[in-house]
Amino acid sequence: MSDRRTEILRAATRVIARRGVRGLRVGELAAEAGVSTSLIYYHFSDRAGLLRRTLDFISDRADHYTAGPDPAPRTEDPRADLEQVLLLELQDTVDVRENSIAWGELRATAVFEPDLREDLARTTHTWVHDVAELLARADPGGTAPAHAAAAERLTALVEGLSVRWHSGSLPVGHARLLLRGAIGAELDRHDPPGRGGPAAVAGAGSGAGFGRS
Amino acid sequence: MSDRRTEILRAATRVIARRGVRGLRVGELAAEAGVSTSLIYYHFSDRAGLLRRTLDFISDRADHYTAGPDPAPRTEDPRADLEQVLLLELQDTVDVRENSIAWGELRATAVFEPDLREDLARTTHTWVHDVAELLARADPGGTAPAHAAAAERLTALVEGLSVRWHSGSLPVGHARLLLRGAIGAELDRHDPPGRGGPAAVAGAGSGAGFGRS
DNA sequence: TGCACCGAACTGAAAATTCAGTCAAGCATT
DNA sequence: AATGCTTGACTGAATTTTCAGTTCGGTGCA
Repeated sequence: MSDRRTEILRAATRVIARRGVRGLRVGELAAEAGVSTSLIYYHFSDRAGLLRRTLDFISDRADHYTAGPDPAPRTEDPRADLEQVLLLELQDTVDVRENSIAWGELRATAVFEPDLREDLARTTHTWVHDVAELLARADPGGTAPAHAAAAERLTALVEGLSVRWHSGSLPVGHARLLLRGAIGAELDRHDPPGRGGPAAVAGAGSGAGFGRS
Repeated sequence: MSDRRTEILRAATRVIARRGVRGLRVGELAAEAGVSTSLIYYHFSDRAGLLRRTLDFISDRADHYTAGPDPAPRTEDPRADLEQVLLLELQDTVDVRENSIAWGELRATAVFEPDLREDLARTTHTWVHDVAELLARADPGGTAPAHAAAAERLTALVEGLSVRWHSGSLPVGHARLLLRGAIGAELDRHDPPGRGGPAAVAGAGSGAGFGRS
């Protein structure tokens, strides 16, 4: 909790959100954490190790982030719950922004560092899974694979909107509006015969499968 | 054309796609371009300047990428055109992958470097605009703002799916499937009674006000 | 006594950046 | 048509900067 070590990890997340993974200087991190440089090497093997732990930390935190201490929101209005959970990521508060930027950095970094991919894929998968469950509750008529696909789309969309937001291509408010619209498109869709609806998508399976190399 | 300078920019794009903006070493770039390190400083002020030019270059290239030499595909099947254009970005060929990764890096970098944002936003905007036009052709019944919103969603989704693909959370094939599904959801949506079609999503204010948050 | 920690000086290597100078093409002279 | 002058593209070899990582004497404290 008030562990010095995890305080460093927290500080690292903050620095990454401010400067990016590439921009993290262990000196600056030490200052941010209010700690000596040596302590960082005392607790972590080296910068790479620190980074790895930090990204794990971010990933872990993202897990408990949507889930929270309570198992699930589960009010009487499942659609509202769904919107709640997804829109959570598009809020202009320090905490959310910091978390969201750090998560984006994790993604971006993983493109060039295969070591990170496994954790990332796992966390992504549980997120998708959670959203799929909420979708199932909001749309009991649909099939499980259809929900899985929709969940993958919605979560990927959230990520896409987030980066646009943070890179200044899209105001948060507009992003939220768009996301609502997407939820609407997913839930209110009807499929004309012969088109690639949920059934067509189902063949791919539900997994956010781990990529091939 | 066979300008040495633009050859450096091309090489820089390749290196960025391989190592990331963060991982670009001007020495490695020089080797990749087959020139001396010094030439890079002859043509560009410094590493930052080089990066700036390169990212502009990537941005420019992305413009002409979807648009191509022809004004538009315009076959007799507008929906197929739309799918064509969007799925273009999710192909596992060297060129597309390189371009796509570089574009992702541009986005990710812009989060921490405000200088890049303007160009990025402009390019994004023209892309969205192009897609909106295709949507209008595929769905003549809808309103312009609705098409704009759908275009923003679809393009943001493409970006989201791309990073997942490149970061190993999602195989390309599955990404393509999901994207097709999203196009379906956007085009085949029907709105709850009392609402006036996709137009409801577009307006400012509460927009797609399904449910409250 | 041993653990967690400070802090500041220091090392080493990798990268960025500079610099003095070569090379070739043009171009005006005489 | 030989001469000298200029200029832009280019290089290789320094030089400088930037950091990660180390070391070590020292502090508080359980």
